[in-house]
Amino acid sequence: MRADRRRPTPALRPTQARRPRPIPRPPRARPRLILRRTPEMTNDAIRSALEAVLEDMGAPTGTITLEQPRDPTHGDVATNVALTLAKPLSRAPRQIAEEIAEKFDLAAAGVDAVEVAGPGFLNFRLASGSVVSALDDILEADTTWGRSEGGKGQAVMVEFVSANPTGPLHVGHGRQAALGDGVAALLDWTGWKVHREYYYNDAGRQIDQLALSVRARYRQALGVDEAVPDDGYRGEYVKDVANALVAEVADRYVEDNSDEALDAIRTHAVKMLREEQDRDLNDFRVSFDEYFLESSLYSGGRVDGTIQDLKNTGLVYEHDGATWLKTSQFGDQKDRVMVRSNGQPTYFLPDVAYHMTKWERGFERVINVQGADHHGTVDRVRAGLQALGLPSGYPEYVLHQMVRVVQDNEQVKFSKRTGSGMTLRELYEQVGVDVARYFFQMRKPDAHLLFDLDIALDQSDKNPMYKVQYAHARMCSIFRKGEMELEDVEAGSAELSMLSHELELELVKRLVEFASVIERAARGSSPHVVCDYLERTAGAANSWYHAGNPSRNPELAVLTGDPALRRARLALARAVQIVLRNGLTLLGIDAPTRMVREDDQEN
RNA sequence: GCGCCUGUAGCUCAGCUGGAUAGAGCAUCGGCCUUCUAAGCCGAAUGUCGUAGGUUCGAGUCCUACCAGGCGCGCCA
Repeated sequence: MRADRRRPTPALRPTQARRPRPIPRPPRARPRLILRRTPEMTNDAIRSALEAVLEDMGAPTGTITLEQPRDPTHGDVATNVALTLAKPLSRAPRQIAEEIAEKFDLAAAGVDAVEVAGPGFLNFRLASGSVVSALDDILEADTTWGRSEGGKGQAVMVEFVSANPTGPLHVGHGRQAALGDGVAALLDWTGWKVHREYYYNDAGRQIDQLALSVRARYRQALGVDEAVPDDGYRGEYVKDVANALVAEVADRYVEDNSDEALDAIRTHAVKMLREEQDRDLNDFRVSFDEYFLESSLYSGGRVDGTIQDLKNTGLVYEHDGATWLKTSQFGDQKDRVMVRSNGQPTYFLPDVAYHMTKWERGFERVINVQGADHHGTVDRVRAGLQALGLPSGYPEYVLHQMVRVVQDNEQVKFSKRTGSGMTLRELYEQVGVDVARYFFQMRKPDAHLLFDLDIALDQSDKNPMYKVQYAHARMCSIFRKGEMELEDVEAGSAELSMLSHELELELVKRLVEFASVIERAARGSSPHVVCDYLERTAGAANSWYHAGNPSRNPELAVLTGDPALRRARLALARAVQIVLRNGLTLLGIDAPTRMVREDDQEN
């Protein structure tokens, strides 16, 4: 059955291209009538063969799980059914496994061998060529390899960053920007229709503090002695905003303490700082489909409408002059105030109003990416939404821990511009956007992130981001060396079963896993899973590449003498390149075809 | 005091739905090397999975208690 994939040795045909083509290729594969064998199909075949045996033995068939063993000596596919059946059949697991192995139909499952191992595992070794044939699928899929359709095109909103426009973005926002963008990309790659949203809190008390701080600096700039409020903003950037205001309006507001004047200052400050944030994010390759302004909730009447709606639920009461909502009925630790005794709504209210708009805009699934310091608001917001009839788990949250930037074993805290922590821009202008994005995504959100500048600045393979980029560039360099283009290697152009070296087979197995890795990462909103995969795959690719170094094992080189073997290895190199590139693309990182070190440029 | 997160090799961290002998990178040690251009390659050593119980064929993974660290517990945002 494997034989039908073989193609006759191609007849040589004249080189036809403008470019030299050192490697004669077979004619483009005929329309492929042969069903391609995906890993899922292989598993299905094994599964149904197992079900047949279990039925024969009178055992339940519902619980078969197949997995890929870590240890390659445990075969290509393994199952623990015999272990799980020990109890229902009240027999020793190994004995059950022996019987299954004996009755198993190897040919029907496309398996070369099955053996019993350990406490009763069944290990299957796939027919040779079955694994390696997946390379054609990778070449065929190219930029879409790794994509899947589980999301069925449904709409999902990812809200992230949502920083107050009161100052420059810092490294914590950077983690959130990269993480949120990664989560959004994972959803996109698994078939969701993703909407990226940024919520600007442009209406709160903090904005008032900003306006007062800017006004003080503005007056100072014009020689008037006015102190910045105690709880105001003190970073250097406030002076920049004030100086820009001087340039724009000269001394118009020096003695004007009216609300109108303060409004104008506030508007000026918010506009300028928002523009700076947008610039910082844009240069960090993060962009949004929609910017939602908190102020629009008030001006559009949504906040008042939400109070009314909540009152209509009968879950609202007055106490000590304030208006409360019985959020404790929905799992919150205590009831919350919606409207203070002074008539001002608390932050809780616009928050609920905002999330109602998400639902009403058609997003039945929403993921909020936030710093873990906000976890206290999760139950509260959900409770408010439940009171209005939304489902209990709405919205979902990805909460991430803080970032520490470390250099020479010491924490970097200083930023001239903000007077406190390092800004996002300061970070990525130092280490590069690719490294910053990778480092922010390579740890699971739950864990504190230690951003080690020494490693980030290292441009060797010690830096995981460069390790992946180097592996990608190495694959590309093979093609340059062979005077070919990447596109010259097409699906069906090689006799893939010639790939038989352990390093090659290990690599192929990894490449095949790619889509399931992305699905798992998407399921857990965990871009770090992709980083981990890319790093390991790059490691395997680098080992393979280095093994073929002419000074070591020239017979393992991709550009080896045997044309057929060379074609097969080029297909593998191309497939590696595709997977690494797609993975980096998902993470929002470049996949250069060649690497230039800064040191090289200096020379 | 209550709630959430974290605790895995010297360091930074993976560990999928509970599976086989707990894995990477850095650092350390040993040996190669100048390339299918890439400060490189190959190999070795390293563990009380915070502690103590429990669940079961099987626990780093699930449950309970405790210890340590971070964060949150306003009519602040």
